[in-house]
This record gives sequence, C-alpha cells and structure tokens, in this order.
Amino acid sequence: METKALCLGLLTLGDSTGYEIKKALAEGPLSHFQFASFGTIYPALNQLEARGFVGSTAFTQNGRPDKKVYSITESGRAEFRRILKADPLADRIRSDHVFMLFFGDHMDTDHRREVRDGYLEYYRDAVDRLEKMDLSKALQGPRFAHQMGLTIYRAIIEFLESNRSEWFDEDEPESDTRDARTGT
Amino acid sequence: METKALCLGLLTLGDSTGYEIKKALAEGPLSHFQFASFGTIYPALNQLEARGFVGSTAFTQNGRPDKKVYSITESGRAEFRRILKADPLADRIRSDHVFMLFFGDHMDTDHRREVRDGYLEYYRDAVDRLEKMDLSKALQGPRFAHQMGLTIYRAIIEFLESNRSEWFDEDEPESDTRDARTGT
DNA sequence: GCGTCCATGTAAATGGTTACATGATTAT
DNA sequence: ATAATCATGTAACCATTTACATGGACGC
Repeated sequence: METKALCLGLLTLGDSTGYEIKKALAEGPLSHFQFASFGTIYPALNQLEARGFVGSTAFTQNGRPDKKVYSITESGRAEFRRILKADPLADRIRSDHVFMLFFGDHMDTDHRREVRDGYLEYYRDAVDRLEKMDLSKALQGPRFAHQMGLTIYRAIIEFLESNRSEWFDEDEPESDTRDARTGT
Repeated sequence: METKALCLGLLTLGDSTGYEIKKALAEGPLSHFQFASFGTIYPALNQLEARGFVGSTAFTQNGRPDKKVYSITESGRAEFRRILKADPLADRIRSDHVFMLFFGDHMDTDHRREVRDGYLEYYRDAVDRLEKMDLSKALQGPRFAHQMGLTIYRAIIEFLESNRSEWFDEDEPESDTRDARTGT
C-alpha cells in the first residue's frame, strides 16, 4: 500500500497524529506529488501499528478531541529503509485538463480558453503556495521536492502563457484581420 | 469511471479495437497523462456498449485472433460532449522518485545519485519518444498535449542536470547511519 | 527454441474516495 | 450566525492492478 509507506516516511521526521500527517501532506512540499485522505491514513496507521512498525500514545485534551500520537519503532525504520531500496515506479501524471484539451477540437474556442485559463490559475496558485512555504528548517530532501515542484509548475505556466495561438485566442488580434499582407 | 471516458474519447477519433486503444494510449501523445490496462479497457468497452454509447462488429481473421471493432454512436458522442463540459479535476502527479528523494536524507550519496540518474534516464527516454512521434496528421488537441509533455519533461531534465549539488555529486565521508549494535 | 506481436477476456486482490458519525472551540 | 480547525474512525462503493487463460504467426 502506498499510504503506509507515506505515513512511515513522515513518521521518520518526527512523531505525529493521523490528522497532522494529512496536513503535512496537503500543505508541505510533497503535496503535489502524493496525496492521501483520512479514509486511507487512519486504516494505514492501524495496520502499521498491528505490524509493530509504529507505536501510539493516546492524549486526552480539554476542548479538543482526544488524539493518538504515533511514533516509529526501530523495526519501522528498518521497514522504511527497505522501502527506499526498492526500484521506484514510473511517474504518473494524471491530468484531466490535458485530457480535455487533447479532445479540444470538439470544443469551441471559448470553452478551450476557459479550460486553459482554469489550468493556468490552478498552477499559478500552486506556485504561490510553494513560494510562501518556509523551508528554512527543512532538510535537503524536502528542499529538493520543493524546487522540483516550482520548476515543473513554472514551466507549465510559461508554456500555457506563450501558447497564445488562434486555437485559444482567435478573437484577440481583431485590429487588422482584413488586408494584412495578402490584401484579402 | 475514468477509463470509459478515455475509450469514448478515442473512439471519437475513429473506430478501434480494445487492443488498439491500449496501444494508442501507450504510444500516443496522451501516454504520459493517462494510462489504462486491458483489465480496465475491455470491461469499460463492454459497459459502454451495454449503455448504447458504442456499437461493435466482430471480425474473424486468419492467422490472427478474432477482433471486435468498436465505433461510437450518436448517443455516445452526446455523452462525450457532456463529459467535456464537466469541471476538470485537479492534476495529480504521483512520483515515486520525488517521494524517495524527499526522504533522501536517509540515503547515502551514491543511492541518491542512483535514484536521480534513473529519474533523468526515465525522462530522457520520454523526450526521445515524444520527439520521434509523427504528428503531421494530428489535430490541434493532440499537438497541444504533445507540446505540453515535451515542455514538462525538458524542464525536469534541465532541473535534474543543473542541480549538481554536493547532496548528489560529492563523495562526502559523512555517514550518520551507523549501526547501533555494532557501533560502526 | 524463444520472445514478441496480435487479440479478448475474467477473477481475485488491492487501493482509494466519499459520505457518514460525533462535537467542542475559535475566528470572521 | 457560520465556517473552519481540531480529531478519529467506519462502511459502502468505485477503480485499478495483476495474474491467469488461450493460441497462431513471425522474426532471430
């Protein structure tokens, strides 16, 4: 299971609850390369505990729900080292936007532009979030993932911005459509 | 289901068998943004036929297995138009390589470099494949996806090549992963 | 003789999403 | 008032992977 490896890995960086793991994944530099929902995290942590890879301590809080803080065990660290030794699988980029634009010849120009603009906005937000991140206390690994994310997203934005063809922006150059060079 | 939309979409470009859909996905410009295996394609096509979105004709071949050529129906085209109108989901980049390098501080320099080099090779191959693709007869949509792929992969390659830090390319005698039992 | 291409499909297992259930606190 | 944050978990459903089953043609 993917999620188990993720949880184990994050626990190598320090003790944490399921809730915090979710947050770290959603807000940290790994957020754009991995994802997990509560529905997978909590069962994953339970399974990791059953196998002895993590231990947990329950805390009763006032005004807050109880929480269970997990910490990785020695056998958990060994397991994670084993995971890191495996051959990495091929990356998988699953893009609904590119899927749609692949079939964009079935759309009208307005709709294509709409999809492209939404795509641009999505990646501009992603870059904003990454730029605001504080990595002053981070290790080299998280920094690498952060830079990688910025690189990819900036490339996508630049591509989408420079790709102002008639396919997307047909009605823009309306200054001199007739009688340009050919005299039509 | 994702795969049903994929199959429908590809059938708008012309009649095809399940086998050919798999090939088109694996070798075409969409190959890096979507994926489907036989185990999902064949059931998807059967379901699409049951709903009247596609029709099929069986062909008996000599020296080859029989094949079933699917073609999209009018109601299938309408269904695909409906699919294209939906809001696109957020992209999902799932990278084992970045996951590993995120936790690269647990690795030694050799291992990190190994993972990085494998990553580089993977994307160099991807660019090679995209560059060899013949899109002279392709519509704008497939061209867009093709360019998008090239842009992203070239950015990744450039980043990995320029990122020659001591984290990857210096043999530091530093080793903080001593074995606790032996004390080495 | 061995691997790859053609070609379709099923079944078991795994992995993941979504909605549900609960409920006090704090910020807008 | 209303939403968000904190906090854990279950259950029903959906999607996907992997292995299996079958088998001739063709190149090396």
